[in-house]
Amino acid sequence: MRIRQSDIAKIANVSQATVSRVLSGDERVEDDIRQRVLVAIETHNYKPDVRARSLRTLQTHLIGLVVKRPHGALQGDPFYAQLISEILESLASTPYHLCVDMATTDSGQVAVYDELLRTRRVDGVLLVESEADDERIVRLQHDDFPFVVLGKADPARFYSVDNDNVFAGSLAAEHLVERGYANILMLAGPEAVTVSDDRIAGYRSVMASHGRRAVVVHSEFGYEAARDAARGILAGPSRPDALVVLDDFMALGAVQAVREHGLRIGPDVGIVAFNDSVLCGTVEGGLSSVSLNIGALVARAIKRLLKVIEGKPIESSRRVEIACELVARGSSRRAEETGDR
Amino acid sequence: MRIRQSDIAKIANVSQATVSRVLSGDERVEDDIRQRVLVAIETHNYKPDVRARSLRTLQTHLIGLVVKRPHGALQGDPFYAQLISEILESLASTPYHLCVDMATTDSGQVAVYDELLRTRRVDGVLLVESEADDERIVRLQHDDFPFVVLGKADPARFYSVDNDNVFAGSLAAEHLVERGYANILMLAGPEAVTVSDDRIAGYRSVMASHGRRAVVVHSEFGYEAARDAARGILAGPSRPDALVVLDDFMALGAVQAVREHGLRIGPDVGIVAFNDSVLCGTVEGGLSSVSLNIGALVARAIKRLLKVIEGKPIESSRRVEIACELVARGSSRRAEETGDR
DNA sequence: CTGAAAGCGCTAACAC
DNA sequence: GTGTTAGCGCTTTCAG
Repeated sequence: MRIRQSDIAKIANVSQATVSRVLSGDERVEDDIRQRVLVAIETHNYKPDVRARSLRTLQTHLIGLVVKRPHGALQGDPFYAQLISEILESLASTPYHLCVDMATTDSGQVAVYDELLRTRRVDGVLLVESEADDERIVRLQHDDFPFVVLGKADPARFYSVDNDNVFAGSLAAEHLVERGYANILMLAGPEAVTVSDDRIAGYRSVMASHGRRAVVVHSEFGYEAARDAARGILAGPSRPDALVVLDDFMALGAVQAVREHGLRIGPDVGIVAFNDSVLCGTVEGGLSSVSLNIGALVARAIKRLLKVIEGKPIESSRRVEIACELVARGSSRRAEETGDR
Repeated sequence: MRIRQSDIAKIANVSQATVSRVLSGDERVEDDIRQRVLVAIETHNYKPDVRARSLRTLQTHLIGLVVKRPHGALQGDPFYAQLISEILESLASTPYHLCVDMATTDSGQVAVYDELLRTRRVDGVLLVESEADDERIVRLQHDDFPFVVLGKADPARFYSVDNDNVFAGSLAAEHLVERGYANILMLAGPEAVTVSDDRIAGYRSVMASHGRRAVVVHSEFGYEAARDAARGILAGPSRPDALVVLDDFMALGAVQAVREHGLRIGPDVGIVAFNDSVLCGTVEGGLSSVSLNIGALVARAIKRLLKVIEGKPIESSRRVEIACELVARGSSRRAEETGDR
């Protein structure tokens, strides 16, 4: 379009091939010629056309991320913002760029994948929130397209980076038990969502090991749904004195409901959530949360994906687990004393 | 790579050109031949290679967004999440995709633009938070690359979509005056940030017209910086009874500081912020906020950008203004009565 | 060490 | 209407 490699070649009085060699850092180019070419490139601010290049090299240096949430749900949930932020950060030191697409429906999602992958628009994709039997995975696998799952996936067949969410759930529950809460309820996500189910399992096992009764309430994702669910829980007959909430954003809803009931967060109702996002700091006294180390998670996933794309050997097993840890704040403090901050 | 147009042509027993015609919806192809081709495409799940296509058509169907914020600042700020979400939504009905890149430094940003544009990776870009003398604009202008500014820009020279932030500032201030607050302070962003300065101007003009004293405190962006600044303000000699805060996220910090001082949001200290993000619902009683109609803003900007890219004529003037409106909630209610919710 | 030439997969101008 | 052909701008053999 603008200035091409052949123009540079003409200017530097060399062949186009030589310009290409200089660009690719080929050793066997005489120094003075290299200099001539470099100068021409510099003065004309020439950059190779990635389209033409990728047609040859079969690489677009673009990786895809498809956001599933329906219609605008990306907005409030800090998870995706953090995810994208971390991906960009990981990608910054590489020649890769991020292509984000949204699919509101399940079928739309498959369509987006087709458009993204079969058209060779991207070199690989990062799958998020994938369910085990996900149709997308079948497709990707069938085309043997490079992908890495961020979340749970068959450890024998797919590359994935994940947390141990059962353990995460148990961390949260155990913490509340230790802090002396007696009646611990779990406010979970919709049924049959893997992350939610795993954390429920962790919660249940802790309850069982302490001879406590486990109570799980399901709610849709999001602030308002969680707030409404929490209202119902607090208005119910056997009001719990502590909640394990599926994520920080939902926990804000629970916090709101607790306050509406004239109860104090911490002393009256303990709360532990997950993700350890910036929202945790916005709750008075702080919201205790299980950190999933999303930064490390994403960094690892990107690293793997690039390896898969570039056909490099992958060390270790297909599934990689990132450790999670509890970050205790005021929301799980029963005593009135001012604590650490 | 996988299956090509020529393969389909062979299978359907036609020339490659015919396949291309069918794909592009060319009318003058016999129905039976079209059917044969369509079947072949369908059964082999053929999709044209966008790289080769874009090499010919000079279109990548990719639009770029470069996020400026330094290192991980994307995370907590709902603005970018909302922005990206809205962009994806606007793009969903078009053949365009979004390519997001991050630049932590100013020089890095220019480099990212070079990589994005001169390499023809994207068809156009959306500029956010641009300062008037931005080096990026000069570059883009010089290469006459398609771009639309989301924010303030020289209305005579560049396409832009913006709010009237002076007006937005005055809306917030006027509202607090009407609600009966006496001592209204503005907690603004860093100095020399256009959005902040404009809102300050609006605030000042309202204060002046009511014969009030205007007091502006600058703070860095983000929850914690705002909280700390608010702490200082509240601990100071002449404690204000109302705050205009630059954005919702910063307002959360102010809310926290107010509560730490044992004061009530609304009755004791009124707060109005900007953006009307989901965070507003997470404050007890609700956070009053000036909505910038980011959805409309982005939709309009994308529409323009696509027009510029496709060389279509732009109706109206280069600068388009999106109306903003105040959304009143509990944080600016002095009376104790339960209000609308 | 450098140049000439082939071709990545597609579109579009030009023939028939 | 359909086929043939010439590139889009680049990388990469293959000669020399």
